[in-house]
Amino acid sequence: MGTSAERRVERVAREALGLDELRPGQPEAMAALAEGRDTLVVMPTGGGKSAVYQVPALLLDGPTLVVSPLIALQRDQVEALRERDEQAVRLDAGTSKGERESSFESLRAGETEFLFCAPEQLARPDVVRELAAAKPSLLVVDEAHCVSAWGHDFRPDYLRLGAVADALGRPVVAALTATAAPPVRAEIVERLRMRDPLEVVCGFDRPNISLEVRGTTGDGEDVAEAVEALAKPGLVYTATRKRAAELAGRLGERGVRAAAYHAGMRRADRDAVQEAFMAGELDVVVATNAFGMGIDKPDVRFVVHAQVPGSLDSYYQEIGRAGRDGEPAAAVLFYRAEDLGMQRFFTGGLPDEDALAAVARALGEEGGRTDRKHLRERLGITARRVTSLLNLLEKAGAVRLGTRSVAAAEDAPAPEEAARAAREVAERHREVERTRLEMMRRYAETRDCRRGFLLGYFGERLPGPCGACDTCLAGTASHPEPAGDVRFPMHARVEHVEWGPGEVIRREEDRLTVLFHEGGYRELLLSAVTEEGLLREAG
DNA sequence: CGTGAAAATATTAGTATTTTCACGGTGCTCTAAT
Repeated sequence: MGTSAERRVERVAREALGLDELRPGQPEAMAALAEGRDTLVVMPTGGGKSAVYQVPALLLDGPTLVVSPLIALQRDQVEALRERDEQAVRLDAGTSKGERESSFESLRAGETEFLFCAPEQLARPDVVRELAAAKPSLLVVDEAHCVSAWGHDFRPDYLRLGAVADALGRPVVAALTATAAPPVRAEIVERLRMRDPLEVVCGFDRPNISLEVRGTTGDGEDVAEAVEALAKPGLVYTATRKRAAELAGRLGERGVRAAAYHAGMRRADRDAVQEAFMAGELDVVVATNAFGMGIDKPDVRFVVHAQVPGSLDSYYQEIGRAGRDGEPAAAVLFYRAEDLGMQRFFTGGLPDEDALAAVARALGEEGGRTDRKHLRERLGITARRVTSLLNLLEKAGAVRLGTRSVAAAEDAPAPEEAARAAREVAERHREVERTRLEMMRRYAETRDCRRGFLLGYFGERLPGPCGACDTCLAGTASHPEPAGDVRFPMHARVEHVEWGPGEVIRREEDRLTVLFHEGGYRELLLSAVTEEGLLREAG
């Protein structure tokens, strides 16, 4: 079965990695990469994402560069490769000059196949130069949803990876992630400048995870009581560090072996908590979203959210850490409308138009070409702020950015005009973020099948109510797709007078949810849509 | 946007209400002192 390329990757998987049987999606993705096609892979953790790039890496002539967000994840992967006698090295801020040089040398000589680093390393021109000289054949972006989730404000070097790929001479690009809704996938492809990419999306459904939403008073007592009663081990997510510490304490008082985990703790303490949890010495970790990436503990029996997260993307990512062994597990969300307020805060404020104009003006005064460091010093603002302002100006078409270089766009508008356009970009972005939060609210408040809702969000369809969520059990879940009306069915491509093109991702009796490419997720009443002629089916 | 602590004001003597204000998440990196 399969194409000849698929048979070839299957053979390499068997001989080099000892994999007798490939999982759904793997052969297809491996074959595409081995044949030089950019590929985006969305596959659950534990579904064999590492093998997806390791097999083509061995088939393609030239080293493989793996971009991974956390040093801890890089270490794990390097270790796993070395156990199989593959040559793998890592690069971070702590790597000595001598080590760096010998790594680059062995990479150029073809003695090392894999190099791991964080995107920040690739913002260094010297690193990019050395790597380009080694002529990498494959660029892997692991946890690729970080491009969209972190690139805009938190770790802006994620947005520069497309430029890095160009500077490296355009190796084949593999983007891997466990969770990405359609707009996130589109952004990954755009930002990494992937060319005609193949998208391999494996099923999102995790039927062994039951779904439930409960109301909460917000004082934490109800959460503690519920957690005490659940089968262990499990995870509890909170929106703040303070609440994580408080809830861990409360659970301790009830005799539950629990500990807090958040980024404000000392490194050693964080590591100790994670190790104790992995070793089964802790029953519950109460954490902020700092906990989880790279955690692959098969027997997690529940993931409780004491407060709503900011999007269904985050939510699904987090509950996906439950029940990896396939045994029953529970996802319980404690919901209170007030908690959405903090998430709205996290979606961020709008940039100062004066600051945007100042950046644009400074660039002009530098002769339309400079670098980030220069701008930062000239304007006396932090590196992060410069980057965030530049990113907006770039999206507004006023500047062009390399990894370090900054250039005015060819027909760049006047600074004030550029600033206004950039602010509009930020406003649109924030608006879309808010529609994502709105989807989180609607998930929590729906009376229909929650699994159907979740899968619809990720662009998939569940044929009927799942029977394993609270609304199904309570009997309020209806089939979200009425049979009779054929207008605007699930997945129909549509066009709205204001929001432009989009796709129907949810179809109810009297309303539609459409994901617009530019406007985010919107709920539309069918009656209004038809009477006013706001929406039409497109191609 | 919502919360909770602290300060200011109000009511009537040690406490009750209103107003103000700071704070809230994710990591790599680089630097300096040990």
